[in-house]
Amino acid sequence: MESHPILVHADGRRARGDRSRRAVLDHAVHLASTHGLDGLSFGLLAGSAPVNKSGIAGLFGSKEGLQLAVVEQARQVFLAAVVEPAREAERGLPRLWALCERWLAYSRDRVFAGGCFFRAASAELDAAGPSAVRDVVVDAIADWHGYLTHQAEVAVALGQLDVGTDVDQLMFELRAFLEAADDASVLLGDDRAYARAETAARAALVARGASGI
Amino acid sequence: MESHPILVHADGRRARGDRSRRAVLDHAVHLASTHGLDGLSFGLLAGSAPVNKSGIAGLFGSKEGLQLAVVEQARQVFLAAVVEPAREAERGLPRLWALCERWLAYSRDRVFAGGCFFRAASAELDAAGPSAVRDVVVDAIADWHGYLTHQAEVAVALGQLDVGTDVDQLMFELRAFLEAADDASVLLGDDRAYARAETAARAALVARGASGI
DNA sequence: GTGACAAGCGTACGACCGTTCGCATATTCT
DNA sequence: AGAATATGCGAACGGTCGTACGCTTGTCAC
Repeated sequence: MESHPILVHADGRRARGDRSRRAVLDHAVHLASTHGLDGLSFGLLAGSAPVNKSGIAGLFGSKEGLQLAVVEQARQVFLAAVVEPAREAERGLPRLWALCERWLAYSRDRVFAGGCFFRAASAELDAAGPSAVRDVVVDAIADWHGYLTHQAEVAVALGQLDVGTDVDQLMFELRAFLEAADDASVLLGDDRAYARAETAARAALVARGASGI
Repeated sequence: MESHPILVHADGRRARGDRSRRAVLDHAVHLASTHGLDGLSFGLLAGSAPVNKSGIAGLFGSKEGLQLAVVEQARQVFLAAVVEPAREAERGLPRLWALCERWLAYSRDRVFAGGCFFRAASAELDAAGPSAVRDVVVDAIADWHGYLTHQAEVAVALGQLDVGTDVDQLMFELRAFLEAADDASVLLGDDRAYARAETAARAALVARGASGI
């Protein structure tokens, strides 16, 4: 349908604004993954963007608006890099395992320049006071945890994991391995951690009766 | 005899400087664990300190000097809270287990207001460029890892863990559990994570032949 | 007693921050 | 055509930052 000129007119004013928004966000997401969400600044962003400092400020309204947009963009990137590809695997254990492998690849391949975006963001916001930015980050993490847990519960229901498996305990362990690998790689440059995480995650699943992974 | 002070002059000029240094550092360490090492500022510190902004700047020379002093202070606090008490347990497996329990208590009791100081510091410095502050943080973490690994190797040598145990893999898993508990508690307020971490750590050790923990 | 010295205060500087205007320009809608 | 609207620029604002300098005050060595 051509009834939405906002998206259709290639050189339209609003469309240009959307393109600028997207261009700035692409830079901002990587910058935030290395320098932190608070380390973002209009001036810094304007250095490697097709628009001016005040232009960026106008596009996002305020710094908080920029941060919220960055988090939302990061969530989309994460979904596209981890969750969406894993949907090719069947529900339950195969998809759970695919999610783990995809997550490790997402960290190892530096989909975000500074490792997992949400690890950096949460470490920055964890002890800070309440804020809208913190809320949206926590929501994104809760969504991810929820999806992972759901696949584990399906795996139990399908008999791919032992009945009576403590799913929350399993999830704690799996997430611990993934995040520890990200940590070791980003901070210490130790890429062997990815193999260790995969080994540990496989063992944690096998100990609950998993097979074929 | 007042005219012949024994250790330090109670109102001496140098002693007063040392006391100010220590008072500022106490505040700074907690502030850094919540607002990050880069979030420290002379002005903010001067707000809750017995000295002026420029007074603090003079005491530490520069912001980098302040950060280095804060990291060193944090290392001392960590040693006193985790490593030193664990030396009461015997070398090998008992001490390794004591280190894990002490670390969890160190996080749960908020020895630093924002959870583990070095977790916050490393997340902040991980993707940043090389710096003296980063080096000293990495060194402190490497020391901790080394001590933990050493106790595990002793445990293997004493037959408390299976011969042929992959110590590096075991260390990766134990550290992952500890740090994941810190994360969950600080960011999500989920204190059940400490019990999960203890359960997981015990299982990881038992799987390598440990007993009596 | 006298001079070297350190602690800490006050002030000031330049840099960067987030935010807010006014303005020119180009589009979309009526 | 004309009004309304949006982009993006340029300049300026108040504020905070790190740092530097001069100063007073008290301590210490000689």
